[in-house]
Formats: sequence, C-alpha cells, structure tokens
Amino acid sequence: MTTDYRDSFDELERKWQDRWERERTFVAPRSPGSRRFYCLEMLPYPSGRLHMGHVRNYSIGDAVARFRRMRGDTVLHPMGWDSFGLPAENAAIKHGIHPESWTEDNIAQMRVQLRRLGLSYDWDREIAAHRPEYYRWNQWFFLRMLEKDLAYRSRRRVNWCESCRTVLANEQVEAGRCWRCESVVGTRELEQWFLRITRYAEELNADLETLTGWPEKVRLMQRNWIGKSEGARVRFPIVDGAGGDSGESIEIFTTRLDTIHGATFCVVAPDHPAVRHAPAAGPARSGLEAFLRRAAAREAARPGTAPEDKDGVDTGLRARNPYNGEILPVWTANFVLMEYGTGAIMAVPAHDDRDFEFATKYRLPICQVIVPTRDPGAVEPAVAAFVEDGWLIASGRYAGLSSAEARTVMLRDGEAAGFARGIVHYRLLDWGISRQRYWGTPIPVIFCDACGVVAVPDRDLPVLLPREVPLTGSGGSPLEQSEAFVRCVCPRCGAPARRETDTMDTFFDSSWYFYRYADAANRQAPFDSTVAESWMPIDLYIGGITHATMHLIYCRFFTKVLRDLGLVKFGEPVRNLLCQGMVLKGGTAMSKSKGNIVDPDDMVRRYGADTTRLFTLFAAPPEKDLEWNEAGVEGCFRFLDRVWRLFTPRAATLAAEPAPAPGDGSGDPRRAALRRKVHQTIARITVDLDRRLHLNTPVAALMELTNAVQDFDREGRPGDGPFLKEAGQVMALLLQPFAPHMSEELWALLGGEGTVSGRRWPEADPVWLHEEDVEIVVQVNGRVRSRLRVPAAATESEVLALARADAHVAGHLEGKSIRRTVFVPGRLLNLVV
RNA sequence: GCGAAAGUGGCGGAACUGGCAGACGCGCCGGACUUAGGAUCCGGUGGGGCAACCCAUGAGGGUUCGAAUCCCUCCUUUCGCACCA
Repeated sequence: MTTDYRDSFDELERKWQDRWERERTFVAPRSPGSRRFYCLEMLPYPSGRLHMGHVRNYSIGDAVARFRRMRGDTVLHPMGWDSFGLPAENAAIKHGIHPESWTEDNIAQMRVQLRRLGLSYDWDREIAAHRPEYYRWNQWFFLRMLEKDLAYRSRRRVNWCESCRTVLANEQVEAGRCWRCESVVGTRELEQWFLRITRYAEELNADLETLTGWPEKVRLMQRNWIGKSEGARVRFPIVDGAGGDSGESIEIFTTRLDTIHGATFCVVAPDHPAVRHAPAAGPARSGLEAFLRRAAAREAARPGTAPEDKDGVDTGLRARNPYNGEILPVWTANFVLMEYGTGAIMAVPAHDDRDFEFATKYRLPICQVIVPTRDPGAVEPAVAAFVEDGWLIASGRYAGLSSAEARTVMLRDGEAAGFARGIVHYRLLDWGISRQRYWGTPIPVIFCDACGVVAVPDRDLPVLLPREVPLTGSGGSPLEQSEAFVRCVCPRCGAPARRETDTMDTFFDSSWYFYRYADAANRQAPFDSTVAESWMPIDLYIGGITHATMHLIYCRFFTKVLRDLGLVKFGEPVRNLLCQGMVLKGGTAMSKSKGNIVDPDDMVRRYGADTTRLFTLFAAPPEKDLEWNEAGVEGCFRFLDRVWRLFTPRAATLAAEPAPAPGDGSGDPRRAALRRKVHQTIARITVDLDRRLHLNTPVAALMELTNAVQDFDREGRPGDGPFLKEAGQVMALLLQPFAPHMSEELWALLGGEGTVSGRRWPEADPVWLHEEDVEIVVQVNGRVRSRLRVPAAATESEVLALARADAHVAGHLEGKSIRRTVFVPGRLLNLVV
C-alpha cells in the first residue's frame, strides 16, 4: 500500500536526515586525496531565523556539494556562525538578555532549521566566532600582525556612526551612510588600531587578473575600490609679490603630467595647510573667509557627500609651474579633497572636465596643450575639455610627443631636476578595526605607563571577553566599565596596567574562518598548515554580492598575510566565486518592514524541504534575482508528486525486475526512445553541473524525463518493467543534488543498493546518446521550409535529393536555380536561390 | 556624470562554439473523470490570416547562405562608483 506524497514527505525527509546523521554520511576526512572539492557558502550571522536568501544560498551549495561527492571528489562542505556583532548587543540592551545566550539560542534554532532542509554539511567542523576557542586565534593573528608592523595604532579622524555608537571602516560607509543602520555617518578623532592592508594594495590589485573564476563585476568593483592610479607629485614653489621664491611650496598630484604646460591655476583643498599661509590682509581675505565658512557649513550639513556646485576663491597665493616658469594663481575650492592625493592639484581646464567647469565659472584662462591627432590643422577654441591622450602642442621642447611618451620623459626630467616624483597612488586606505562595542574579540594589547603599548603574550591567550558587563548602548567601549577586565599587570615590567577596551571589527572573524573549517579542532594552532593546504583554496565560494568590497577584499588580504607568515603557500583563498542573486517578493527584497517575508519553515512544513529547495534552484539561474512565486512552488511540488505516483505504487514489482542489458530495447522504437531520453538526460545534467554551473536547466531536464516516462507508461505493455526500472533508478540518482530526500527514497524503493549519497553519479551509455534518425531543417534562403527525418549519417547529396522531392521545398524552388547550398550534417540544409 | 551588466510570450525562464526562437514551469483556454473540485488526467496556448504564408528576441542599421547570439548607433532597466586630480 502506498500513501500520498503530500502525507508522507515530512516523515520521509526526517527519516533520511536522521539516517545521514547517524551514518555520518557527510563527514569529511581530515585530509582529502588527490581529488578534493571545497564547497563553501558564506557563513551566516545567527539572527535566529533563516530567511529565503539563506535557503537559496545553501541549496545552490548543497546541489554542487552532493554532485561533486557523487562524482568521486572528497568534498568539504562545512557550516558555522559569524556570531559576534551588533545585533546581539542591541538585543541585550533592549531585552536584558546576555548576548551570549541570545547568540547560542539563535544558533540552536537555526541549526534545527538547516538540518530540516537536509543540507549535506559536515557538522563536526562547525565553528562560531564568539567562542573563545575561535576568537583566541583572531587575537593570535593580530599579534602576528603587530610583530610584522601590519597592525598599528594611530590617532585619526575616522567614520563614526552615532546610531551604532562605533567606528566604521571606509568599506562600511556607503554613500555617506552606515552600511548596517543607514544613518548618516559623521567623523570623530580617535586612537584606533589599523591593519596595513595598503601594503598589499598593489598585489591585491594585480592578482585580480588571476581570478578568472570570479565574476567580472566583482573584480571590477575591487579594482575601483583599490583605485590604483599612477602619476607624479610635482612641487610648485610659492612666490612672493616680486616673483621670488618664498621658501614655501605646494605639492600637487597628477596622473596627467603631459598636460602640465596647460595648467592655468592651482587648487588646494579648503583644509589644506597652504590656505593658512594666504595673505592675511587685502581684499581677497574676506572672500576667502566667507568661502571657508560656506565649505564648513556644507560639510556639517551633509558630511562626506559631493557638493552640488563647484565653489572656490583665489587665495592670493602665487605658485610657479616648475616646467615652464609660469606664475599661477592658487585657488581653494570645494572640489578638491584633502583625503586624496596631496590635497592640491594643478588645474588644466583644457583637458579635465572639472577644471574646465571651474575655469568657465570663474573666467580663468583655458590653454590647450593636447590635440587628438599628431598633425592638427588650426587649433579650435575649446568648448569642452579634451580629456583623452593625444599629442602635445605648446609644451616647449616636449611638443610633438605623444601623451604617454611625454609622461615618461617629463617625469624623468622633473625627477632629475628634483621637483617631481613618480608615485603610484591607491584609493584603498588602511583597515580600521577598532570597535567601541562589547560583543567582539578583545584586542590583545595592554597599556603600561612605563612600557607603552605591550602585546599580550601568546601564553596568555585568549584574552577572554568578560561575561558581566553593563550594556547601556551609550558612552564609550562597554569593556571600560569592567574593572576586572581593564586592570591588569604589564607583562613586561609587572607594573599595574590597563587593557585595551576596544574590540575587533567582526570582518576580522570572517577573514580566515574557512581555514579553521579545515582543521576545526586544533588546540595548538589556528590550523595545521599541511591540513589546511590540502583543502584550500576554496573551489567554490557562494554568497551575495554585498560583500564584494568588504569581506572579499579582507579575506584576500588575510590570505596574503598568512602566506607571508609562512602558514600557507598560496596567495588567493577563493578559486571560483558565485554571487547569487537576491530573493524578491513583489519586485523587492524581502524584509520585515515591507511585510513581504516568506518563512522557510512555513514552506518546509507545507511542501517539504525538497520542494522548497527545488523551487529556489528552478525558478531562476543562480546569479540572477529570484522572484518568489507560490504557484511556482506548487509546480515543483506537483513535479515531485508526479515522480512519486509514477514509481511508488509498483516499486516492489520494479525492484524485482532485472536491469535492462546495454542493448536491450533497441528493436522497439518506444523502448529505445525512453532509453535514449534517460541517457541523454544523464549527459545533459552532467554537463550543466560540471561545466556550466547551471542549476535551473537540470531541473527542467528531470521534468522532461518524467514527462517521457509518463508518456511511455500510458501505453504500458508487458515486459516494460526493466525499462521503467532503469528510468526510475536514474531519476533517483539524478535527483540527488536537487531533491535529495526523494532521491534516496525512490532509490531504496526501487531496490537500489546502499544510499544515493554513497553512490557514484550515473554514466550515460554512448550507445543511446546519438539518434539513428535526425531531423534536418531545410531552409530556402535562410527561411525554414520543411523538416526531414533522415538517417544521422545522411550525406549532403542524399539530403538534397530528399529536399527537392519535398512538396513545401519544391514550391519555393519553382522557376529558380540553386546558387549555393549550405549543409550542416545532422542539422540543416540551406538552399540559396 | 563615469563604468559594468542586462533587455526573448501574460509571467519566471530555455536556446553549448552564429544553424528549428519560446525547452521546462507558472498562468490561461477547452475537454475527461466527478455530487463537487482549487485534486488528477488529456488537448491547446507568441501575434496576424487561421489554409500554403506573413510578422516576431528593446529600436534602427550592418556583417553573414543564415543573427536572440557578432559589429555600430540609440533607448530602457538594474547595479557599482561618484568631484579620486
């Protein structure tokens, strides 16, 4: 007796989940053999509830992991928790729960949810960032970086989010707003710990070239973020009223040294030191002060955003262009930023859009020195800046050179004369990791009045986060309130000392966690190098695009540091990166405030894990956004239901049938067609998973196969058993990546040996892959006129003869002569008349 | 503004290196079985004539025997960056 799929999926899915766990099916060995596959999904923050974005992410990863396992790879597929961070602390403040219990409760809940989805994780390797056995290694890495001068302390103006009451790294400020709470970010001057990621700027940029398994989009975003620009610094001496050197100078940064003869003024940032040296008296003075007030007011109103209009004023200072001796006025204006380059520029209105706009507004001279062709006729007056490279004119002895040549030659001359210096500039800034919050890794340093900043010795790690700390959400670092934590003795001199009370940015935690998975139980070291190297780099890393310039730059940086510490031999942690799209409902991302959340538990309860997973894979290709559609979920459920009804009522009978021999059925067109479909489906799905990472088309192929079996079965005949059995067993095997529970159940019912999870992926029998008869499309002048069934091996002349005889074709050939024929064997014949 | 990606039925999406456009699913229409059906099964489903043909992959042009696919121009959408010198 059989039951409805609707009544049995829950029990069935739980049964297989229990069995996988009991048999430790997905536990990976300590080190893999030659064929390994590290399949990783970005670790979640334990918010307490899984959302559909997680389900999609993990369904994609699980499909790949299960497929690779069946293909014979030793697969590492772990899961863990990015469990430090602000929400736990906020929950503690709001509800009076300790962040630790809040976090652990959430983890427990989410683990249950993940298990119910039947994801093939090796839970033995589970990690959680907030546990001392994990974060002690954060501290250990920090100390290594301190030794290498990769971590340093500096007083700086930093981004400050008032709402989160903490510092933000540059990467965490998006258009002037906090990446987490979206409130406007201000600045504060604070002593902070920084990681010298800029030391790796060049390598981080150059190695992007080697990341061929990454989406172009992410590489581009990183390239922009690193912002490499090659140029020169040039010193412009400040001259006094008589034209003599004042002894002062301003240094400008330019990437277009070739245009320097066209400089007609200089511009410094409003907060540039030179502004303070502007003449103290004279009519210009009041204008300057008014401008500085305007700039300050604008900055206070909308910090960190670009002003709407260019605004500036002549400082009264004069500078000499060292390349041609020309005396230029020095302006200060709101479009020049102190944070970039030297905070000062030479303005070349003829060849820079911003300079052009500014010069036009203030009627400053525009002087053309680059022309688009080597040999221009008359030079037209500029109506817009010509910003491309070209050839130099009006540039003294450099006239006639190309822009590129000129940059090289002029830099060399300027360096020889001592007023220019070639530099490579990066937009990337050092990573500020200090956070004035409780729920994070304590930074392992001690301040001693006598010895200064002292590193906590390795033997004293971990520096434990004290449990009882008042959390109010206001004031400085919460750890300052814990006397027992703060007071310590200096490890160097033994005098009373104070501990650092800031904690680490949680992005530190997630920058290396994938190494820990490789050797999660290690108590002596963050990981054993040999073991980690046997699994790393990650073969496929799956997550959202949101981390393109944060996590994914930090973790590349970290791996380069680990390499330089001698812990690993490679410099890039991720071979292939898949950025999956978002899950939308009604065209926008699901969110509580919009009230358009679809609860994964609800879906699993109503349709089961298989259906829920199947839908997330089927409804859209992985990298595109997916619109949640309940009717589509029903469709996936119906598909599984159909598979169920097709095979389970007679599973016992089929189980007793023999498998068809390799050539069986070839004499019977109906049976041959089914076997062909079965084997073609194997081939198709294998290619899609193996080479293209397409997950929606394999599901479609499985549906087609089901339809074919249904059609075959409609006119069932005695002796069909072996053929149905083959189809059912192949179906069971191919379903494993997409609907693993149904896969196992079907396999078991059809008398399959062992479990599908423990079996090899099926091989398509080449005999059934090629069709004996193929349909050839006959075109006349590129338009389809007929279709012919011919033997696969038919030659051009044979097909041509058949085509001429075809009534449809003949009608279009009447009264015309064939000028040319194009024949694609097995595909098409095009007659050009 | 700069840069990137993408535009295919009513909808989600197929179409490997240029070779049958619309696989598969949803929705819709018709039918069967039914007391009933939002279950299941069968048939149909890009548009126009409804027959043989014509028109269709954002718009326009080009290359080609042949273009959703390659090239050019434009439009739209999404994303990223946004005075980066």
